[in-house]
Amino acid sequence: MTTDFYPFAEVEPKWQEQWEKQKLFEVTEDTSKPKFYLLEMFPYPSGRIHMGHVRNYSIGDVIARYQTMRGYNVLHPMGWDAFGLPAENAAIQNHMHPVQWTFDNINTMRQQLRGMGFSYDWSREVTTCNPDYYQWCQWLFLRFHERGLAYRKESFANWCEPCQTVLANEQVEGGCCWRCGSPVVQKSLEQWFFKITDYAEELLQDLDQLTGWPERVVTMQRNWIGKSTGAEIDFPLVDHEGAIRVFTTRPDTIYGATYMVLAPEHPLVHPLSAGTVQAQAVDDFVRQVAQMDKEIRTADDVEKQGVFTGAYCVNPMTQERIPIWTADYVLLEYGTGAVMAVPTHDQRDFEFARKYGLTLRVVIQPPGETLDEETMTEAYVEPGIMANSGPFDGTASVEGIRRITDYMAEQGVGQHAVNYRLRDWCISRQRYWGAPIPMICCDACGLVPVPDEDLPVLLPQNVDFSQGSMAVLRSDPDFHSVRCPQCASQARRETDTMDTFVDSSWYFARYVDSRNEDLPFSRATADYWLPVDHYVGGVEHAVMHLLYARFFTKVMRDLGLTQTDEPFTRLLTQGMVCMETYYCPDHGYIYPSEVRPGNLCPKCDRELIIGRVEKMSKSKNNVVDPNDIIEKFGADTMRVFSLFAAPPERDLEWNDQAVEGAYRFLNRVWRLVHELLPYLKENSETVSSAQGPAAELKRMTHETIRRVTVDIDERLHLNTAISAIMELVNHLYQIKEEDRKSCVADLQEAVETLVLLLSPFAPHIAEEIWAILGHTSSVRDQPWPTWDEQALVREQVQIVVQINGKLRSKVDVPADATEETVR
RNA sequence: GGGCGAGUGGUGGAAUGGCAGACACGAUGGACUUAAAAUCCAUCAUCCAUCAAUGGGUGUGAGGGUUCGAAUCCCUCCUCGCCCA
Repeated sequence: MTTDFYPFAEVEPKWQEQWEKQKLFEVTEDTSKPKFYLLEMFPYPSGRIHMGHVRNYSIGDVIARYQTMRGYNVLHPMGWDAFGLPAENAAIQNHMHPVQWTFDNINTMRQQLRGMGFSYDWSREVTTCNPDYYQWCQWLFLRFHERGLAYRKESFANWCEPCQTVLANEQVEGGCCWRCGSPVVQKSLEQWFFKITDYAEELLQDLDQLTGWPERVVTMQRNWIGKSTGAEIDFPLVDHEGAIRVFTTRPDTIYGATYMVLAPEHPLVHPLSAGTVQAQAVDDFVRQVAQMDKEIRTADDVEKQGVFTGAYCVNPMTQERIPIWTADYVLLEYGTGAVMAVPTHDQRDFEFARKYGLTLRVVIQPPGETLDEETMTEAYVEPGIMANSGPFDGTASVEGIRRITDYMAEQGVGQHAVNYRLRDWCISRQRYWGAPIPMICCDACGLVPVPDEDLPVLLPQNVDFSQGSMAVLRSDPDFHSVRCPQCASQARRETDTMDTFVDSSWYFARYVDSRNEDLPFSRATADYWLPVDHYVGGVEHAVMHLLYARFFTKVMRDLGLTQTDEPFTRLLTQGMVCMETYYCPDHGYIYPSEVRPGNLCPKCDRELIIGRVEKMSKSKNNVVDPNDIIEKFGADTMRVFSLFAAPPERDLEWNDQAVEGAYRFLNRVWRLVHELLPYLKENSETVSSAQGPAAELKRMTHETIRRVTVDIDERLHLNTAISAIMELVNHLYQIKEEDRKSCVADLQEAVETLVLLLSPFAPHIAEEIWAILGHTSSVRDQPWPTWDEQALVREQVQIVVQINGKLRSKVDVPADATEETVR
């Protein structure tokens, strides 16, 4: 075997086979050891592993291997988020069954992950499209249904036309589909929902427990849940039965509520306008708004539009008759879908009122100022003193919120209320490749749950995609035609499938007992392993997956399945893998390595537009396939580069040359060990020397242990952990050949420490060197080295003396000198 | 519009109140080689002085403040990114 280059092509597969043969990464509940559950977000089997996966899983593997060496019983599983649209689209395009497409991809990607040397317990592998997994999604659905947490209702839903399905609110980004980017429209449909709003308060409160989460993710969830306190107030209708209920955070401004606005989707819009001269105008307006993007409708800088419905209601405090309008800037999802408009103290109401000539009345005066409806140019939204408000005149508006609500409660027209922005989670998908919702619709009995003993409701395998995938389940009589479980009459099976985010909301719990055939998982295994101690994944899941998983955890706790309140104790959100982009107006995005000198297009010689450094993506043509790197430099190089180039939370900029640098570093380690081997082999009873190069080496070794340990354990700065190891290697190279003999004991310690510290980052080369050093057990079974504080102490410490910001002198003092002596 | 984060050499980044630029990439020069690759050595923030060793000034987006001392803490502003409206 060559000693010049690390022969990764032989070494890496050899150790991967060894580890697998010894079942090194398989774990069981072992109460003699503290447990550590490390999890990375499982991948969607899209075809091949990409750089984002490599980075995500390299970070996780360092932590898993480190914690193992620290003596923890580490659970580190892997699986597949295998239901989803791309499988169906591939099926339609390539006439390939989604099952085959998905499992082909899983097999490819599993091989790729093995080739990276990740320490997964594959015996616990979870594949969400397997009936042995999705039957438990169905089982959980039934438990949700029993508790009233799963219900069906007709409502306006976010509809994505290209994807031919509805989307949950969390899955709409900037008015567009999170997956395909097309604009989302509103469509009224019968849908299944999970009642996540029942847990809104707890989901909000428990954010305070998540001290191991990045602050910004917590903030995003807090914003998403969007709690606001205020009042619910009823405005009685004129010439109609009933009242319009509004939610407002500013009941103190109610005397200024001069008109009412309903969302165009509000159920009262049509009944109120019917028969009035406004009926036609309202119909046209509602139809027009249905095509509009919600983001645009509510944006600050867009002119608001609306029409009068022709109806009136009564302001319960002023007893005034006020007109009811419908306008695009009010959304059905927020509050009650109706707004009491106070144009003087709400900017959007102000603009709307000015545009349509509606009444304004100032009811809050700023301290020391008097506003006039005629001359004011914008709404006054700050607190102030109440005016034109009957008995409340002169009250501070902040105080008025409470007093006026108390008063309305006495009068029975309003009450204190809390509103959440969070809406119930729409989980129906009109697609084939997902877990069927286990419900049956019977004309006699209504909606009937599938009995537990009939689970799983299997997805039919022999299906025809020629009509597109929408129709697959609905047009399959074998699937949808069933007997009612209650009355045995002919009934229809639900043909919607579940949102794939349902599958990923509890997979971390299935790993603890993934072969259980009687339950999703046993209570005992869950109590041992849960919660996940450290979760690693992309920040793009900050409100979708991470919120749903928290919700499921709380419901599973209430079902008695677990005892944990929160699923993930510590969360690391890693940055994206990015690369430069080049764009030619005629030929689109050009792959960076094809760009000709002078930034010219390889096809037409035009000068290219140099884009930003952006996330690797096929559409930007700036993707590097990890396999190419592994073939050329090996998995260890791939791992070290992806960890060294940037700290985990930050975006990583791809750089081919820096990859070679990582490869060079591993070869330097390899050569170093071979060069020092003769000295290490002759090591017998030499004792550590107290001075000179040996002492310096010992100090350096222990300093490195300290730095690497702190960097992994506390700061998660894996890049600086690697640079500390590099410094130790550089130091070892600098020890003169004639000094080596006198350092033998410390050399031995330094080299072995080096290998142990390197092993979580580059496990294959570490394992090989460990064997070369004469050890027979895996480097991963060694205890993580600990540092000796004594060894860190320098004999001399340099004190810098600064006077008036200038460096005046440097003094060397003994390290044990007291502060007094130094002075 | 609001909230959060970021801004440091040619590049990725380090330093979170104590000698700014660790570590790496890249570049330049040198050693080795018939040659190249690989490897090794040296130099590289910037300006000024010096034959030179070296010495001195400036420098962390801009401006101000706190401090013996600020990339780091505070205030104002600019740019970029993300989230929410």
